[in-house]
Amino acid sequence: MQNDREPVAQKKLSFIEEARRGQIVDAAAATVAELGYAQTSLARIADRAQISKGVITYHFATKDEILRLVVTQFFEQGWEFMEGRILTQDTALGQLLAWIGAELEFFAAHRTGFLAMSDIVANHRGTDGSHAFGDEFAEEIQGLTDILLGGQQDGELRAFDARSVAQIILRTVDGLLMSWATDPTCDLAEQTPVLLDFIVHAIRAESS
Amino acid sequence: MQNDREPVAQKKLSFIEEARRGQIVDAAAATVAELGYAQTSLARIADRAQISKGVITYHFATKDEILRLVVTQFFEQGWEFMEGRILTQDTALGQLLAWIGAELEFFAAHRTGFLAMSDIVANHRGTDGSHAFGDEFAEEIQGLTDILLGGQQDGELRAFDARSVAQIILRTVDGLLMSWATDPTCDLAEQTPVLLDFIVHAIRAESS
Amino acid sequence: MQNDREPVAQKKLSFIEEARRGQIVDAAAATVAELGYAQTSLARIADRAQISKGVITYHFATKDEILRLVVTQFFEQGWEFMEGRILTQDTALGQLLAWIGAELEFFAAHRTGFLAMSDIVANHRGTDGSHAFGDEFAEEIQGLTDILLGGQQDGELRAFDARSVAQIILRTVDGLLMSWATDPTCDLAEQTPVLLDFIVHAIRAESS
Amino acid sequence: MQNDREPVAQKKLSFIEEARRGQIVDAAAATVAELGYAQTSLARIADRAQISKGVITYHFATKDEILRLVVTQFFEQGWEFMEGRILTQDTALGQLLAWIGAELEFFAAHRTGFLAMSDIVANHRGTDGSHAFGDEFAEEIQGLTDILLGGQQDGELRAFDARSVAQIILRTVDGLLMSWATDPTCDLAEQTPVLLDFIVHAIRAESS
DNA sequence: CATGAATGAGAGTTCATTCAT
DNA sequence: GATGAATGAACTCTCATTCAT
Repeated sequence: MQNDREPVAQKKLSFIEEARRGQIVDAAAATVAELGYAQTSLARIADRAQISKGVITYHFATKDEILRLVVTQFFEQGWEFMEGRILTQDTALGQLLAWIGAELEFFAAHRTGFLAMSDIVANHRGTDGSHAFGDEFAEEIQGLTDILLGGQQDGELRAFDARSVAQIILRTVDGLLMSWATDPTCDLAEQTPVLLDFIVHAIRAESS
Repeated sequence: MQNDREPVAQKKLSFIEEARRGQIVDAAAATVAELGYAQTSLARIADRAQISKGVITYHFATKDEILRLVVTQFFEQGWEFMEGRILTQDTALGQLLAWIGAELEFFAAHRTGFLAMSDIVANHRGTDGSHAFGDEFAEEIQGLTDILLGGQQDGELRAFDARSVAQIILRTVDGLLMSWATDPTCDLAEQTPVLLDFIVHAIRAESS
Repeated sequence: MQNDREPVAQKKLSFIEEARRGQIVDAAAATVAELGYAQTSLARIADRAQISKGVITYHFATKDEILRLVVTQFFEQGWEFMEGRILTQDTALGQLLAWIGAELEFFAAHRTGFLAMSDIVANHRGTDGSHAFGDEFAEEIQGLTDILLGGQQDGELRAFDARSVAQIILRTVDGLLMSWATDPTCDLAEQTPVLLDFIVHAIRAESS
Repeated sequence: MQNDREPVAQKKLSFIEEARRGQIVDAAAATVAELGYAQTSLARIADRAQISKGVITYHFATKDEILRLVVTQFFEQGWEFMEGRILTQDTALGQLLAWIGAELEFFAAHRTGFLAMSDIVANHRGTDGSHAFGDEFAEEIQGLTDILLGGQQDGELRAFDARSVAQIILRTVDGLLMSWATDPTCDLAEQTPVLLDFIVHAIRAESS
């Protein structure tokens, strides 16, 4: 009856178009994860997707567009998952641990995406040579900093430079994930509580 | 007539040969640091060293050999510097802080080398696609683990999985250096005590 | 049921078919005029016509067919316009000036078509590499030659090789149009009398 | 004795380097002349020169550089030849006829170069879509304009807009060469005096 | 009628490596 | 020791054309 009932598609991409784009983005992520950024060519992506090279350039204007999508889609999915977890907590420490736990859980469940995202963020550059994803983590750092500041005001956390500590914490999480993704002997389930314990001791108020 | 019959040193490389190799390795490091691993070609290394591309392939069999030297030479120099500092300390905490302090100091003094080393370690792969420098940090982790274990036996440090914590600590140091090397607004002198304070709170025995 | 049994006109193309073909040919002409022959692709023609690339290949078998139509349609329209003007004159000099005047007037009123036609004629080639429009001007040259020969017989024009001079005159007209179409500082209204004066002095009988 | 006797080479290109560059530029000119600008690829140039495609990109940075050299070298050689001829004449009409005669003679002796130069000038564009050789003829027009102005002051030539007529004359010459180069039935030796006669009648003072 | 999808050839260019001098 | 020269593979991207729907 209502002809405008479903305004879903924001850019009028057909179903098959979306499917192909998804397939190509996935193949790109898998290629980067396995072979590395520098070895990821359109030809290898096409090989992995078992399509011709021309299909890729038909659906995407440039290689850059594909790699950006690998990163941004992964970030969006990850943050959507994490946000829900974090908001269930009331205390700063609770939110922090929920944050880290959710991040570890999500990335652990998407090893390929994590490896690809990390590699692209670290290596992708614009034509001028500048890093293409310089500010991608800025938002994350700010969010964590706010949580830490709240915990300090509540007396839950001891005194420290919140922004710097937020960066340190994010690095430890990222580093652990990298070890796990790279080193097959690394047991994430075993390492996670060690990391959480490490962080809790580092930041909570001494009297508690 | 006679002087080229004499046995040439124990190393088979002449002085000029060594000088050239050093010049090329330095130029390679500078190129990787500035332009990134994927943009580092022999042509660009030659440009920076102001030599012809042929000189490079005369002194090195492959590009791989050059990049490996950038990494291993930097590691050797760095460890030599750090080892001296660490051995002056008696306590575990003292050795740990000396370790981190020395690492930060050395890398801060060799920004180009650090950036190049990091980029190559993260990106360089064998022809089979596997990481070329997978075990480069294993030795470091073991050394730090030993220090932590000692500290726990002495009661100086609280109970935790030493190996995992060693890895975490090394990651925070590496992450801080990366931030400093990449982000011009990052003040290393300001961040260092924050990091040390963070680590100390995380690991020392509670009663102390 | 019945109306599609009737024989469809003498031309096998429906109204909508013709409209589409005209739209595409116009878009092709505009594209060639603006971007040049070598930069004219089916994709860019489709862009300009705001249709999908598939529409073009549905209505035309090949790109060649479109470009040929740009040229031949423009020639036909131009000659139709010029012929009427020329036939109103009685003297050779009158017909010549009417010819040139009409050509300048028509092409000046169809700058895009002129540019496209010129570019395609100059560049379009068959698969063997030979010019596709070699003989397109032959008819024109013959017509002008006949006029000049008439003028010589009437004593209106001096002695010269009529065919060669016809070619020379046509080249000057074409050249002037090219200057005007290419160079925004070229004022056609100002240049036209200069050219006509030049030609008249070059060919009329000396005693006149 | 004098070590700086021959300051010939302005850009220290070796003999073999110059030879290769010349060979490639010649092959490029021949390819453009035969197949046309749009069909001229590095692969076809390499084919004609019987070298690998890589040789071309070793000696030239871009295709653009090669095509520019085809044009500028041809212009330089041509003007060098023509200048000598023109300067032997004293009168304006003499210089004009020497100019045209020399131009026809030189280009007639270098048919391939002429075709290539014309095609490249007409078609080559910068990345912004603008013609790459817009001002290449400006110098020529100015030189001829000066000669015509001199002739008018001496009373040798009648009154007309010198600059416009200079353009017209150059167009007739270029047009004749194009006809000759394109049409195998065109006899340049036969057409040249017709053109010169045409021009002389068009511009000389009536009383003469 | 119309089009989105796909394709393979070919474009210019960069590259690590080999080789003769 | 050193280097200019050459090579062929691989790169991203554009293209005219074909085809199923």
